[in-house]
Amino acid sequence: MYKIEINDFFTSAFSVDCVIFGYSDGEIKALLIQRGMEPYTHFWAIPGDLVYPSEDLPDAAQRILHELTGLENVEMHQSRTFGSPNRHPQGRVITISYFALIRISDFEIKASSWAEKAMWVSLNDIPELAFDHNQILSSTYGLLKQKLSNEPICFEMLEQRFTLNEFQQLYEYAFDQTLDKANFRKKIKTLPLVPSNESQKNVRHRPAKLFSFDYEKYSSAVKDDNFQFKL
Amino acid sequence: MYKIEINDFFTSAFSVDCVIFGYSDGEIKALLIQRGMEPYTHFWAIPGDLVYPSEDLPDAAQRILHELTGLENVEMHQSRTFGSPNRHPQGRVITISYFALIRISDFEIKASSWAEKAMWVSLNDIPELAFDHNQILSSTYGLLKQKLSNEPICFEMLEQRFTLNEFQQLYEYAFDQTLDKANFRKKIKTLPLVPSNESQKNVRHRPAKLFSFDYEKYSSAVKDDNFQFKL
DNA sequence: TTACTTATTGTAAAAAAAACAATAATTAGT
DNA sequence: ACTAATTATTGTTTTTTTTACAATAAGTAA
Repeated sequence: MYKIEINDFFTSAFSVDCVIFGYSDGEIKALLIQRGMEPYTHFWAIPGDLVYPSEDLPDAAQRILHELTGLENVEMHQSRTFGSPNRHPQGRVITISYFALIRISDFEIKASSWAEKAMWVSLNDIPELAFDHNQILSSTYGLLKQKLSNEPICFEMLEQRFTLNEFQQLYEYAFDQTLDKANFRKKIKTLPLVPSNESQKNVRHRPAKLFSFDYEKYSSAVKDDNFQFKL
Repeated sequence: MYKIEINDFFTSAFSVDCVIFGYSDGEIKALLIQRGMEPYTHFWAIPGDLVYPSEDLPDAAQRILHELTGLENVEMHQSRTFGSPNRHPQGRVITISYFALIRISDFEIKASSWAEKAMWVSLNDIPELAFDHNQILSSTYGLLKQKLSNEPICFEMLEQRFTLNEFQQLYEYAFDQTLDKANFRKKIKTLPLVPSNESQKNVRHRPAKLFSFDYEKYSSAVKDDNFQFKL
């Protein structure tokens, strides 16, 4: 009978996978890369890589996302951890998935390091991905939808200034239902949306006013007035 | 300049920590063990240990919980992952926390392996714990509270048959607010609670009827009727 | 049988959500 | 400058849900 020693445990690795969501053309999209490296060469995948042995997880997520896609200063939140013993062909690798929402137009993505390409892909068009990344993506999208109801994170993916219809359409897309425009507007009356003096351009009808979300006012409403976001 | 090799990554370990919640005497409690082993000898801690290199995470959670506390067949759900580089003095150890709710009276706890003691501790009386376990516990309690609102998990910690007041008191405890008894009862009218023909015993007032939660009816209501638990 | 305590049900007021309708504003084209 | 078209925006009524509070019924112990 073989007795396991303490050092036998220290033979594993872990990775982070960064699920980056964005919104454009009425669709929620995820940022994917094409792998230029074994295993799963040329497969599309969520940007992710191994974590250095002395690196903190959020730092690793930042670094890896930057190396593969050029994205910098993206604040990510932890999603779930996937640790099936055979999920990685090269050894025991547990992966911690992180996610973030960004404004697609605010960033320029640029595949680098071992990423051959980097691309926004609509959640409707996700191909077969490397490893268990399809599972990671759909699980994280579930988490995103849950957060959309309880936190004002949609404004991280909407343009900095947006029309109320764009705001509404994002929710209609995520929850796959149409909402009454008048009632939606009543519901969001309590949110700290500040109107700008600009409007939509290049539309052949009455242009909608552009709004932006006041994060400061939101934070103090949460703290002072116990305000709770709910949609 | 040192170039990192693939094998340099495979030098880490991971553990699972099992946060077990229970409810008795009107309080939510967590199952803790006293460590009989380096590091943090004699500190109280969440039951947890290193995962074997080829073991799946949920299996590891089951095994470790059983080894340390004697608890068997407890279905656990993933909570968060904690991976600060220096959280473990003996090397890089990431821990994935799992949690479960159980009926305290259904199980006999029995410290074994390197656990010196095992004990239910009210969340109000948690001492300083080993590692970052205080953080793990409070973060997981946050997750529990969130789930209490959206899933019928409270019945996993209530007695198999319970009074409606006990049910209500659990929520009052968790959310630290008193609820109107009449309105609470109206709210839960839609839940598949089945009355038993027994009542409370040994009370010197009108005894309350005992109910139990019908999981089957709940599942089919979710599937067929799109029912959603909400409290 | 009585006193006591709690379970249980009911009703009315208030608030929130849903449904629907009407008006105002702007642009593009004639 | 006018018209047609389209959408933004606001308003009103109805329905549903939530909240607050009150009344009654039921069981235990003495």
